[in-house]
Amino acid sequence: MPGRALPLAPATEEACCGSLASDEAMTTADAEATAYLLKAVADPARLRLLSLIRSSKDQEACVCDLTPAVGLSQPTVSHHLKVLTEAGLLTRERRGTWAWFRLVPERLDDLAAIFR
Amino acid sequence: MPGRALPLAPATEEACCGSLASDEAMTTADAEATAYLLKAVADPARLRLLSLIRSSKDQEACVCDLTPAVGLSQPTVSHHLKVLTEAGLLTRERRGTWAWFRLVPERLDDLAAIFR
DNA sequence: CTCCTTCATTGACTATCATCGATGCAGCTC
DNA sequence: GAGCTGCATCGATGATAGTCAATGAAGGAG
Repeated sequence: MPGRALPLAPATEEACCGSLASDEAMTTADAEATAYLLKAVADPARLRLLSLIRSSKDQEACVCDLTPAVGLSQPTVSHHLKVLTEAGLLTRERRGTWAWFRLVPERLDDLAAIFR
Repeated sequence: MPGRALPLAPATEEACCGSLASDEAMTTADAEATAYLLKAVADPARLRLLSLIRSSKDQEACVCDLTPAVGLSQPTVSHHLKVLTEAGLLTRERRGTWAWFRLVPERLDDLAAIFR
């Protein structure tokens, strides 16, 4: 409808602005929650960690496996795993000396569902 | 397999490390490209912009519509729209005085496909 | 041409984040 | 107990990113 009426148009037809069905859109809270989840995976190192765990035997891996595979220092890998775990994408289990990480498929489904 | 054998175990059974099928995992280049796309949408303001455009009439909107809807300054909105456009998620078309933005459905499909 | 409107760009500031070295803690072996 | 290994936490640093005010560029009206 724009391209013809002017910003001065008083009544009948609108120019451009105002044609937004903002009620159907995302709320601010929804956007922040979704962005929090997306930020967790919007990093090359964390994507590789998820991929490595997914392609591992029994779908699980420990830090001693992952650290050399991603080529980062052990504290950095531990940090990334913490971010992923806090986002609900991984579970952490101490088994003896090692910490094992597994994927949470339901949370990955949440990610896939964001963009339908 | 861990929890029983030791790091010293020489032959038959492995302790922990080394059970990674790293060949099936994501490459570094893939991870960076995917992270670039995800970073574009890992922001509350940009998620709201996408949502607003999607729920708009004819699936398109101009900055003058979006700016008051997201509650940010006009330069900030323009910046976010540029990021989304450079990521291939939006197209920009100048029509007279206004700039109209539309979604790129194929690119949204790419996002959904990341997590299967 | 002049004024106004819409949008993009610039520059600056702040906050957040990825990374690493050093350190601390827990579990295992001897 | 002492010593070692795997992992988490801390502190610091350099880079990146979100935000805005100010400015500039492009199009339309009169």
